[in-house]
Amino acid sequence: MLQLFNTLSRQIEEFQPIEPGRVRIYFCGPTVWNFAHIGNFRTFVAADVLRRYLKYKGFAVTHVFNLTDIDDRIINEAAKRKISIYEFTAPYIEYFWEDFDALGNERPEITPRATDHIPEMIDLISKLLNNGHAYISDGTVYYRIAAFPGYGKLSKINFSGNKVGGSERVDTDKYEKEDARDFALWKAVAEDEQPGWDAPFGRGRPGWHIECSAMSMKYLGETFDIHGGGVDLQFPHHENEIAQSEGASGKPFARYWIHTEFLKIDDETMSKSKGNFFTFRDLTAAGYSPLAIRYLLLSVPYRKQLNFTFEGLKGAESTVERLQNFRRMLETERVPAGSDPEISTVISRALERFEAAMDDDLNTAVALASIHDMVREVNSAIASGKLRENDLRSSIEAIKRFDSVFAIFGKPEAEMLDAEIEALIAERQQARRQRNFARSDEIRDLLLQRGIVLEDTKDGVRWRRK
RNA sequence: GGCGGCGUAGCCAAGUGGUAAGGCAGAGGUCUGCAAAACCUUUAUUCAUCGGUUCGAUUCCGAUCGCCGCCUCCA
Repeated sequence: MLQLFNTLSRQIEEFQPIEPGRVRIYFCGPTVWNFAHIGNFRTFVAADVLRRYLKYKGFAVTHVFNLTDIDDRIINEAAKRKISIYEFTAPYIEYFWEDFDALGNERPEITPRATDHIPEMIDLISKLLNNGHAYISDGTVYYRIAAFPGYGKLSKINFSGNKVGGSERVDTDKYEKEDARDFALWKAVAEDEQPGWDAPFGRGRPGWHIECSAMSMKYLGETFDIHGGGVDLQFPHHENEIAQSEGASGKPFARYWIHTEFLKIDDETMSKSKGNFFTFRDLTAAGYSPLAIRYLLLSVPYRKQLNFTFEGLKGAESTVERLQNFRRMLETERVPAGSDPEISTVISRALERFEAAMDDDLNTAVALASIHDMVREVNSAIASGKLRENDLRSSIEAIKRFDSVFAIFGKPEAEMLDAEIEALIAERQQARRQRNFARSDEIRDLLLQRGIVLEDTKDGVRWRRK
């Protein structure tokens, strides 16, 4: 049984979707203005593993992943260039999806953009105005936190008494808010300013939080199963989403919250000023493989901070290579018919441990350990000649199951060797038979330069792309 | 100042009131013409420090030190 940490009750609970057989998920996606840093991708990869594991468990999944394309910087940049928000953000969205795909993530079912949901946001704000959860001040619509007693239940932030903020709070008077905690649902925009949308309560543009409430409600209903994002979104964004959605519907919003911790780099905060700020593309440009990056991001459970080091990334590179070697070896190895009872046990135990770990609030670290244990034991069985055909087949099956969740074993080598490479390998075999090792090593080096790694085995030559 | 999280071998880390998973790196070995891949052996008497509770603590409690996040705008 899948158990998830319930942020609201602060305990691990058995997970059951509202609608039997289907899980409805909402994850906050990126602001499509600049390249997301590698810490953000940890959240997206964690979301991917969650949805994959739910499918592994037999659930259907409806996963909404929004693209935020309304913020001050985007609006200002687009206006400066005299182009629409759509035009301005299009290339960033394209780059984002390239990275998203390269990391082995499945595309979520629904990937809405804020700019396509202005009417839904206006409806929601109207509802909040009508039922007293919002008010208009100087053309701007604010959420009335005083009318929502549950405010703070997610982040456990206690506003009573304490002065909010480490430094002096910005001049709250100028906003003419009833309460310093109140936040904007709709920001007034003057006629001559760009861009704005007309609404019954005046021309303006939406505040940040309202898009997620409107879009989740549209696609997933007033109450849905799991809502996620980076921890940095817990307050105020997710807290405000709850206030907006529950204020409007009177029903519980999301039942489970998944907040992924971010990365530390060499035990430090990732920041541009420290020079340790990395995007996915920074890492691939430095030669690291997307698969290794994915592995590294998954190697620590989502609720723990992950200390990112280049030594760790290199280690992930080796690990992923080992897993790929294993899968390729299973596909090419020839073993006698039959099965070995010990190996059958090893495989079924690995699958059990894998599921038990994932069921425990998605403990990916332990789940990976179960895979490593199986890989080692099966390798060992091959080395000692104990592996049989049925074991081989069930090993491949097990790997498929693991990889349907993790996607770290890589894609099978689809391409065939071209004739020239075939000829070189044949020539090398000939040279080896004649004990002309100078020539055979020469050919091996030549192929290595072309990205082909040769491995001599007792059954002949095995090759792989580097 | 308030709230929350963390501190386990060279690195990334899991974990539990009963004596330390897994991966990477290192060392030695097997196999190989040599490699590669793989396998075997080995690498923390110890889990930041100091106290306390307990028959027993890395695991619970307290204190101390260190690190990270949120508490303001924007998203």
